Amino acid sequence: MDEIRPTDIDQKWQKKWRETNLHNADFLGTDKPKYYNLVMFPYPSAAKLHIGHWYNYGGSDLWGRYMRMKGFNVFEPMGFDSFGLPAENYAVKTGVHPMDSTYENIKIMCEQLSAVGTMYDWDKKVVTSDPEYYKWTQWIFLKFFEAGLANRRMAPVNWCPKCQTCLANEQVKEGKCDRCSSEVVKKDMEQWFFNIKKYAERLLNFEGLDWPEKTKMMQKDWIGKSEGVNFKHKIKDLDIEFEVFDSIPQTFMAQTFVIIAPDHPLVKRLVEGTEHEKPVMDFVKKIEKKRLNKKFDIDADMEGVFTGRYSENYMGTGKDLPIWVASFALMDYGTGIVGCSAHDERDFAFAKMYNLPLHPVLFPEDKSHAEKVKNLEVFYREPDGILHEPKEFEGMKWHEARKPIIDHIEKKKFGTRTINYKLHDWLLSRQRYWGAPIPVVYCEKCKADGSAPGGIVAIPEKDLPVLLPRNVDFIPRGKSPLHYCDEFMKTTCPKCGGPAERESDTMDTFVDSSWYFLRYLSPKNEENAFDKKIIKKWMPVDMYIGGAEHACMHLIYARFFTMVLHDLGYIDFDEPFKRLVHQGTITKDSAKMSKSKGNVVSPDSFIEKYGSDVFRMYLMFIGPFVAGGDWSDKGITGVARFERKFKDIIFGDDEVKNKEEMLRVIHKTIKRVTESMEAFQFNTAIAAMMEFTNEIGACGIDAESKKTMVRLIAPFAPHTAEELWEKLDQKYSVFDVNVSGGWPKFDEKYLVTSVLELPVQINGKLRAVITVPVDDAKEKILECAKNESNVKKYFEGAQIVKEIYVPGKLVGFVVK
RNA sequence: GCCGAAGUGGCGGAAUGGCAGACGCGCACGACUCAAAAUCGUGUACUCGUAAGGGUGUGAGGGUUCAAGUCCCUCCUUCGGCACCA
Repeated sequence: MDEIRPTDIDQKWQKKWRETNLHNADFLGTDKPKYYNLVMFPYPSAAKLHIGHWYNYGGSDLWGRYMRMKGFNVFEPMGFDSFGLPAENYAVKTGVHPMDSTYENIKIMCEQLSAVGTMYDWDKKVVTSDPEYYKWTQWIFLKFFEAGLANRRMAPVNWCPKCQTCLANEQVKEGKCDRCSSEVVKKDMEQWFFNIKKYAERLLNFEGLDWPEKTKMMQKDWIGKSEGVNFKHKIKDLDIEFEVFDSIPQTFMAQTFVIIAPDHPLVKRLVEGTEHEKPVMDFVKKIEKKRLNKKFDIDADMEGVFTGRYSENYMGTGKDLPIWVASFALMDYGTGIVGCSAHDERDFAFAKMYNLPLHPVLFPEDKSHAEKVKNLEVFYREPDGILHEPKEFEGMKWHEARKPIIDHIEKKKFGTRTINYKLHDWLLSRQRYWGAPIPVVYCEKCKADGSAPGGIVAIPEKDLPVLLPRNVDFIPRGKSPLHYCDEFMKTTCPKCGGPAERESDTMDTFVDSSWYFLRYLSPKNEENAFDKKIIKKWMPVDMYIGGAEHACMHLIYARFFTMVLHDLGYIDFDEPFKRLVHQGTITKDSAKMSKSKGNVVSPDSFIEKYGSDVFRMYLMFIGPFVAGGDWSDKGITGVARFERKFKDIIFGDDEVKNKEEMLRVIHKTIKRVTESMEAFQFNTAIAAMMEFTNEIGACGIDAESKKTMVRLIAPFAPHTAEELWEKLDQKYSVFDVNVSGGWPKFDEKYLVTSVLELPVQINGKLRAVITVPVDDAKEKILECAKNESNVKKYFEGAQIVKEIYVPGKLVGFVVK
């Protein structure tokens, strides 16, 4: 007999699905409720799909198929996040143009993806590097620009002086250039930002989102909201005022010195022309270099230098506070200047280090402990500490004093209530070729006559897209390849018609991926970025599956874009992803798979041997989808056996030996699989079907139940299910709910048995199991339990204190 | 350092406060076979016992409860995130 290869079955059905357009979503023409089942799209790599891809896409597809079987109109798209640095690096190395390598990779990847057997609607594919796509990325940029949410300002970049080029953070290795190993420096350049900080508060609201708590927590931490006070200071002998942020303003009277970030623009003005200029500016340079190394150790790297300046008459106390430059002060948090006190651990350590004054105002109740705090022997800050200053709040506890003290500070006009966020504005400029060009030009004439601030003139919508030129040189010779491409750079100003120069920066690829879920819904629309009518019906995304590594960047940016598009009136919802699930990781021998470790498991041989279904199912069986699990070459045989047994049952005779028992097994299985699915526990759903194969032999199965079981296994093993469905002489397709009836329903009435097995516990310990008729009364059951010989003996010489009966669950006695 | 999650057989893992170890791998024995593989059957936490039955057991230690893997407190370990955020 000729062996039928599993991959033949896979291909047969993949082909049929494609030919019959089974998975093409009908956006507007059906009454079925919609379900937008989204999985994070990949970067098109030349490498083969690995186990992680199969796990991610297989799990997402399993869910989509389940929802489809439940009667939803499921839309499951796939596309490519195809701009990015790797293709450009590859071009530098090999000379192969990103436009060629990227699309070649996409082609290969599409073929591989179809082997997974997912129900992607390939008609709706989006590729972010297609001009038809990035035209609208540019359009969105313009809308942000018009709304004042995109602007240009100076910001430091990593600069390699030898290569004369900007480096991405990943290209800086321990402060050195990845390519030539020369020291990287920070250099200020004009760059584009999205003002995401304006949305910080809204991004903290997760109301109505079914997201993992952990992800929400991570986003909260990332946004880093902190409430406090901005205190006013004035520099002695200079006509300069500044503010310092303090999130614990209760102890403001303890402030004895001020530190300023090395990269703060004020530093230079403080020391200009004084004896401190040289030591301070040398220090600033030293810290800048150190920070490039990124590994800042608070203990090892805490240092500072005195500026020679003072903050005058602090809060009217008559005291002047010395101003220092300190390595640990950050320019991009708060005001970049800090008021330091004895009640901040780092300030305390810094003061000790440089013998700066400290003045504690918060003390513990314990006398001897308080004495130590007073003598500066120990650092102290506890919520129940007692304040000694200011005198209006003497004796109050630290945590109780917060609000009244802030009121006091505002009344006295010492400072104002302020909120700070760790979240930075989104720097979207990339000095790179392989990205969407930022659609603006710089016009000297418009700058000079004041008609365009900064000379920035936006490209009109009708002239989009600003096409990425093909004819560029990838040999590194300084700036990004676009700089040297005259046909791109030299243009005319859309405003005045005079000569203008294009922006040569491209956009961060996170911009591309911040709205792709909208484009999937009308990928070929030439008039608009998205079709309002379809968007209204289909958004938000019902289920979004993807890696936890995107918890902060991508998932915050996509929410931000959605909020802005909502505020600009383009869409009527402001959260893109209603439900979010992160898949776990598949490990090998409990270690992450990586090329360097050499422990990568290649799917190929397993798919060849067992087919897509068994491979997919085994991955889902390893553990809960959100947890991942450990791959075992042998473990897959268990699922292969199950698949074979399942097929044998369906191919076998329709012979029922015990109908009641058969119905009980079938309905129990439907119930358990359904409940597992609803709990997103694919592993236990498969286990329930395995139990079915173990149990059904004893009672036999009829034709109707076979159909039920094929529908049940369909989301897990789609090719096998189609094959079996056909073998049962059913019409194509098992996934067409109108044909197959969709997801089976269970009926509790078949689950009821006539007798019940009840455990009997004495003092919480299991002593016997009794079998009783299911509708027996409590008294009768307790009586029956008491008469059990192994129970009886525990009553001898003892007294029954309590009798417990949990209906249907257990009988218990407490004896003394 | 801070925040979060998780610790269950030889292994992956199951268990709305109610029979711990479902399901699978592996292993042992048996059937089939000249033999092996495949397949099928039986068993499989540790421990005492021929057995019936008993004792111990979900990272460690306490607690709540008739009953705790599950709830509460302390600690340990592992993993993930943030890491000078004033």
